[in-house]
Amino acid sequence: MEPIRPVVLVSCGKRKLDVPAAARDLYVSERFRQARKFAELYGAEWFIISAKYGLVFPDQVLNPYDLDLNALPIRDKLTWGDRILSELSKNELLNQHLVVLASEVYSEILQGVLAKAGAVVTSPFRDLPEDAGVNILTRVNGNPAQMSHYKKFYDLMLRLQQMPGQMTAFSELVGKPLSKAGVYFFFGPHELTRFYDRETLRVVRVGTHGVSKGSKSLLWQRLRTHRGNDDGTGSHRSSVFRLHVGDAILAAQGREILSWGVGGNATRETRESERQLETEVSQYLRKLHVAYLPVVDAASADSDRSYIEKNAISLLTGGGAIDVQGTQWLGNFSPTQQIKSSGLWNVNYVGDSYDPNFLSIFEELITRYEEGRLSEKSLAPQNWRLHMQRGAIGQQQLF
DNA sequence: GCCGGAATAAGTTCACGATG
DNA sequence: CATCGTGAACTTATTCCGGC
Repeated sequence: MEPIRPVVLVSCGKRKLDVPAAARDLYVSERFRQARKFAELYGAEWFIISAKYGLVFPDQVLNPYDLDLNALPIRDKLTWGDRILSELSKNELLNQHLVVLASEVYSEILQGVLAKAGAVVTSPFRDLPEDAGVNILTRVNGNPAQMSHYKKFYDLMLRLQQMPGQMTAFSELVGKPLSKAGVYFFFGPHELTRFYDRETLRVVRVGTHGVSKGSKSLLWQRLRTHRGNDDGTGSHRSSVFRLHVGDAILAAQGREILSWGVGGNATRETRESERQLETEVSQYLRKLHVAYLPVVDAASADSDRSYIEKNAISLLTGGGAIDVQGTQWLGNFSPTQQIKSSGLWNVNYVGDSYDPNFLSIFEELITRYEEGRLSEKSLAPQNWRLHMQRGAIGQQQLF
């Protein structure tokens, strides 16, 4: 099923042709051209929002002009917002999903009036440096296939999240209702998808367990090591997730703990000196929300758990990765390059290529979960591990 | 340059003792 | 007995590095 296409609103640009032209051609900045390409690729229809002419159809011929919304007094900006609103309303666009590709001033004013009108708005560039937008668009425009896989992935994720016991705060998660084995997904805090149809929490970590032959480890055991102890402490030496979060907290605050992450074990005194940070790590983690996909095939390196984990990470981070973390995201401070550039608290499989067919297996596993018929038979292609490419693409850095 | 073993990195698994 | 806390082993892939 093809996701519903949004209506895209692109803000005008300063640089223009010096002759009258169709609005789609009048603006010549790279930002505008990439936004136009995005709108034509992914939008149902699109419009230009001009400081001077308001809502403009792409083929409407305009004379060159020089008017920047930024330069106007606040009263005029608000008037402009109301004008766009009434024009959107006149064209019956307010009940559509609107994607706003605009610089800060434009999108702030629009957000304000549109929210009041109850419209569904996505602003992919919210909470990003001003110049990041064009890079993101270039990347996303270069990969229409990945965009559709990304949307499919989050469609399925929403289905998974509907199931009872899903998306609880990590602090509230208890062992009982969990399946014995599966793939887990962490979300938040305050991290949202940028290009999905709805305002959906963004995946920030994918992990699993039971990926070596004969393993008897349980999903809950694995999650518990990440969550830490009941007294608020924990052990980052047993949980790479905790290790990374701790590293980022240290870096963000310019602190240093020389023993952090060093060695597979530590003396009582060392652990005591790390206690404060472990507590902070737990506080951070407990605010995250968790979804898990039950996958109960036999433990092995090429189990379906590993297949789903690898391909989910690679889809979200490889090549023309679609999503981008906000500037407030703690992982931006991570000393680990893969985390900083991918927006995921993951290192393995980051930036690799993925097998789009994994989405149908992901879907089948969700269907089985919904229908209460988990199977111990693996669904992933035989020898998928042998065929997978590693490190093929690598995500470009945006900021 | 390139082969192969050692070291390292990333992540998971597990054994064992305490606790309740 | 189930859960919790801890320390360490294990698995897999990658990087390093000396010898040819």
